Parts: sequence; C-alpha cells; structure tokens
Amino acid sequence: MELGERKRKILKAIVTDYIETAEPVGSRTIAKKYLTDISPATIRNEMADLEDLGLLEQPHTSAGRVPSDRGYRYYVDQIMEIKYPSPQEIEKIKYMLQIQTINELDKIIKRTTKLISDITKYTSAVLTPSVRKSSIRSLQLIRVSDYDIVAVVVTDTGIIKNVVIKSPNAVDDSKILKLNNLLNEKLSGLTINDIGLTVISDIQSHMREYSEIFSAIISVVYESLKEDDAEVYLEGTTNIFEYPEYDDKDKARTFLSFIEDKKSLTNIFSDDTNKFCVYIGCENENDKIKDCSIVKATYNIADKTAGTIGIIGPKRMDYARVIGILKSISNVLSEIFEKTL
Amino acid sequence: MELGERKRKILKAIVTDYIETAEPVGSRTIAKKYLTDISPATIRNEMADLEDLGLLEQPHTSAGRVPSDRGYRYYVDQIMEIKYPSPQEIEKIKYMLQIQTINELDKIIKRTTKLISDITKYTSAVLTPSVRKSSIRSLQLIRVSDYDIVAVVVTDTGIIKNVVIKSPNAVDDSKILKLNNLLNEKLSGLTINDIGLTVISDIQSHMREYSEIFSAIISVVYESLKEDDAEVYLEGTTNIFEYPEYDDKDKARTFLSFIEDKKSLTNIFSDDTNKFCVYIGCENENDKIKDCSIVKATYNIADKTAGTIGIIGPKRMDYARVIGILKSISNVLSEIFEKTL
DNA sequence: GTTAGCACTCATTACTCACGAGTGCTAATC
DNA sequence: GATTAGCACTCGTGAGTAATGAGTGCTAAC
Repeated sequence: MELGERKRKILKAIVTDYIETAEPVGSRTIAKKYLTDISPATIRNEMADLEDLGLLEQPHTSAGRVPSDRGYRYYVDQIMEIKYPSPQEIEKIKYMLQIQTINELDKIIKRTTKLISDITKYTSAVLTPSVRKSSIRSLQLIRVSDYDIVAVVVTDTGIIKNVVIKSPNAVDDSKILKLNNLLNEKLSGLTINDIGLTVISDIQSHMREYSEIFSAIISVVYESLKEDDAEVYLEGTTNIFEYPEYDDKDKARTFLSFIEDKKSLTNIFSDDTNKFCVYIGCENENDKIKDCSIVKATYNIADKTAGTIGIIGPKRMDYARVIGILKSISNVLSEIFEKTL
Repeated sequence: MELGERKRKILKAIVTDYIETAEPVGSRTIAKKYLTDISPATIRNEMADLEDLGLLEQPHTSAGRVPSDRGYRYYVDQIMEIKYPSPQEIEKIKYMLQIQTINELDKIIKRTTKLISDITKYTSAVLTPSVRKSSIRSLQLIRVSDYDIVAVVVTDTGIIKNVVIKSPNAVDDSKILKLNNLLNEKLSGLTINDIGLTVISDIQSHMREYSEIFSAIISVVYESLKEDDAEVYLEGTTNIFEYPEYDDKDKARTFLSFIEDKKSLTNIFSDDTNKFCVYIGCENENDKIKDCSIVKATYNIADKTAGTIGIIGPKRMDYARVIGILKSISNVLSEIFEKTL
C-alpha cells in the first residue's frame, strides 16, 4: 500500500502519540504537537481516509483515532526507524550478562530474561536451547549404585542433561566402562533424530552380553532426549500492570493465564523459521493474546540457531525501541555463546 | 483464651460462612443457617463480645462481621477439624504423581506443584531440595574437550548437579581418572558444610602434580555447590482471580509481584524448623502478603527433610481442607522418595 | 486543496436519592 | 438474669439525571 507523505506523517504521529499517552489521539493534538503547519480540519480529512484504508480505528464517534492492527503493521514495516541501544548501552548489557563468577549457559539465559524485562518494561520470555536440535558431544554413564546409573549427555550447544536409569540387573564398573566407550563412539556427533533403529541395532550387535542393561539404558536415554525439553523462562510478568490496557481485571487475567500456560508459549517461541519476528494483535494465532504483540529474535550457540528471546506486551508498544533492544541482545548472546563450554 | 461453647459455635459459623460467601456475615444469617435455636439479637450480643476479644471485625457499621487474623488463628488452632482426602483420593494423588514414564525427582516435584494448585484452587509453591543440605554420594568428572571438564555431583537426596569447569591446562583421560578416584574417595559422604580447608588441603597433598587443575576444579565445584540452589516452583498463580479479594487491581498486583520475587519466596519456604506451618495475614513478615495466608509442609527424601510444599492464598481460605490436602501430599511425596534414585 | 464554523455524538463525572442489610440499644418476656 | 422483639440509625450500593468536554463530520467560504 502506497501512502502519501502527509498521510505517513499523520499515521506516524498517531502511533507515536498513542504509544506515549494511551489515549485516542484527535486532530487538534496532531496539529498542535506534530504537524503545526496543517489545520485540524485537513488532518481530520486525512484521518478519515486512513480509517477507510483500515489503518486507523475509532473507539467511538466522539473519540480520537487509534491505530488498528494493520496500522501498527504499516508503521513497523514502512515508517518506524529502529532505535538501537548506544554502543555504551550494549557494552553494559554484555557486562551485565557475564557479571557473575558462574557463567553457565543456564545462568546467562536467566540473567538475559531478567535484563530484557528490566530494560523494556514488558514481560520477557526466553526459550532455552533444546537437546533435540543439538548433536551429542559426549555421553557418559556414571554408576551410582549397583542398580542405579546416571547418564550425562553433553551437546555441542553446551546443554548438559542427566538421565537416571534403573538397571534390571546389577552393574559393575567394568561393564559401565565398556558400555560407555561404545555408546560414546557410536552416538557422539549424532542428533537425536539421527538415532534410529539402524544405529541402535548396530550398537546392540556389539553388546550381546549386556543386552538387558543396554536396552534399559538406550530406551530411557532416548525417551528423555526425544521429549521436547526446551523451556521458557519468564520475567516481568507483573509489568503489564503498568499499562492501562490491563486495568480491566479480565484483560490482566487472560494475559496472565496465557503466560502461565508454558506449552503454548513454548510453541510460539520454538518457531525459529525467522531470525526475527513481530506479531501484532490478531496476527497471533492464540485468541488469548489477540490484543497483545510479540516481538522475538533467535540467538545462536556455536553459530547454530539455538533459542529465542522475546517480549510480549500490549499492541501499544514501543516497537522501535523494543526491536532495537532485542536485536542487540540477540547479537550479544550469540557472541557470548560463540565458543561454548 | 477460653471461649464458651456458644461463642465457639458462632465463631465457627462466621468463619465457615465467610469462607464460602466472601460476604460479611450478619446475625440473621447465622440464626437462619447455622444456629436455628437462638435469635439474631442474642447472636448480636455474642458477636459484640467476640469483637471485643479481637476475634471479629466489622468492615463498617452497617455490615456483618468478618473474622480477624486472630479469629482465623483461633479457628485453625481450636475449632477446625482437618478435612483429609479420602483413601481413594490419596491413591489417585499417588497415581497422578507417578503416571509418566520418566519419574525423575524434578518431574515429580513439578507434577506435585501443578497437582496442588489444581486440587486446592490456590497458588501452589514447592521448594526443591537443596544440594547444600545433602551429602555427596558420587562426584564424577567428565572430560568434554582438552580444556573442558564437566563435574557431575549426585547427592543422597537424588539431586544431580552439573558444573562446567574450564581447565587452565590441557587434561587427558588418565589425569581425569586419577582426579576422579581421589575426589570420589575423599568427598563422598560429606555435606557441603563438611568440606572445609582440612579436607581440601588433604586432597591437595595427594595431588601435587595436578595442583592447578585441581584448584580450578575444587573452587568451581565448591562455589557452585555452596550457593543456595533450592528453587521454588509455582503453579496456579492466576487462581487468585477467582477470589473477590483480588478484584482490586492493586491487590492482585501486589500479590503477583510478591510471587514473582523468587528470593523472598525461597526464604519463606526454606524455613523447615516445623514440619507443618500456617501463617495468617499479619503473621507474615512480608508486608506484601499481610492479607494472605500461607500453609506449608515439608517432605522427606530418604527419610531426611528435603523440601517444602505449600500454598498461598487469601486469608479467607478453606484451612481445614487445604491443611488436610497438604499434609497428605507431603506424606505421599515422602513415601515416593523413601527410596530415591 | 485547505480551513473555519457549527451542530452533533457520546464517554465521563458528579450529584442526588431511594433502598436495604445490618447494627446497637431499650424494654418486654421467659 | 438471660433471651428476644422492636425500632431508630448507619452506611454502602445502585439507579437515574444532568452537566461537561473532547472530538467528529459536514458545509461553506477562502
């Protein structure tokens, strides 16, 4: 859709003002604050056009205009200029994410989640990397007691996963060692999806003597790695109370109950077909967040897409700023995780 | 405080009715629903007495009475009879907690959290066991690359913890093996608090040749185990919207922002001096939850107090039922965890 | 094409008033 | 002396009304 220069300016003014004030913006406000050289009447005409185009909406006859979902979309795609954090701010972000002594993957991701919600003042969500999409770097069996084995899987993305295995018959250290070496040799480098029947039966043929223990191990390990284990961390869930759109109890409730449902949240954030993505209002599939917007970006571990960071908030969101922040933090994270482990 | 039989009955009626209806209860209601043989006027006199004793409160002159914090306390301590789930229900709980194929500690605890909030309709919080209070059962080093080691610590309470260690100089499998054996021998059976300078220097004396690697390992492992790693799982946070006391936006917000602050939550729930505990309203130290109640109970792993389960909700809470449920679930959990790993 | 003027719409707020639930007190009753 | 009926009083709640003002669309003039 091609828009004249003046219409663009008016749309921009409306979005900007509405993001700031949360009040429908009228023609007079625009003429006074944004476009001092045109009269309110002209602006009214233009606004009527923009409404006909579906970019603006009127809550009721005697109110000003509010951007529609399509209006926000046009603003995001065609008008807005991304506001990136300054180099100093980015340095500060880097510093904040690595400030502690213990800098495990998990800790950094948790810190990132908190940081995003602190900076943006929206609710942040971060998806941890999943074992499923990673390949196995090392698999180690630890004998805890005669019948208890712990399998530790380390992936190329730096995830460490533990699986407890109850062995059907007693194991000793030498058995464990043999199994260990074999499994490691056969499985390392493979992703979960690579582990099929051929691989399993290949290992099995080398392991005739311990077949019972082996099948106990392989089934539990496989089961545990197969399940989608990506988790969503959330922070700043109560930030929504800062925004008048959630003054209404039911609105707040709907939002929070959506947030509480980790499954659908995981679904949305595990889709990493795009490095970067904005969903505005009814562009969201889930009805519960038809009046929210989601902005998300992926981050890499060892140069491979591993997880997603994002925020969720009211449609009336400072897109330019949020997008700049998320893109920057996503870069910082990928940089930190460039060499992992 | 000694109360006459009739006063006890009236207090009980008021608490019961208020818990059910959330409306201040008047003398007429009591005379009609609970104590049909006394007249409203008599009940009014008794209620005035109970108010003088500080057990009841009046929101305003022309309203009925509401239990005060002390009123609830008296009810919980002296009047209420705990409503335990039926044996069938307890069987169902057991079943629900172990229904999945993968029954790791973590999964069971998460399921417990969800179950509690589902059954009680309040917000549930469960504290995971902490490494700090456990003793080390096995410590295993895994060599992931020349400079990367993962230490896996398994405790007697079934916690498995991973620590990533960057070695200052390259390590090979034989070094790892030696370190492994030594650390295992020296550390297993000890709690974190037991690991002092004497133990460390003892190991160090056996490890002159690898002193650099050793100190890298021991410092990171120690650091990581020392930090309080008990986590609080939450479920049913939006349940509060069911209760009219949180109709007010600020009330809901205060509650949720308290819930979001994992630190203070962990603090409250890590106190396991009592196997079972109820905090009513202003008995809570934190101002944010002065009009909430908390009920909590500890659970055991391998016959040792390991964590806490609990709920948090409005003071107007079905104490008899909640207490029965939590005590039962705590027992079920301890039973499941009797033999761990 | 732009703008001033004006009638019209409609959410918001303040105000009033009747209603009713519940109390405390007094006097009569058991 | 304890219990109860009767009654005046309090106070939150909800309905109804009117004034206010922000903002619009339309028309006619510039």
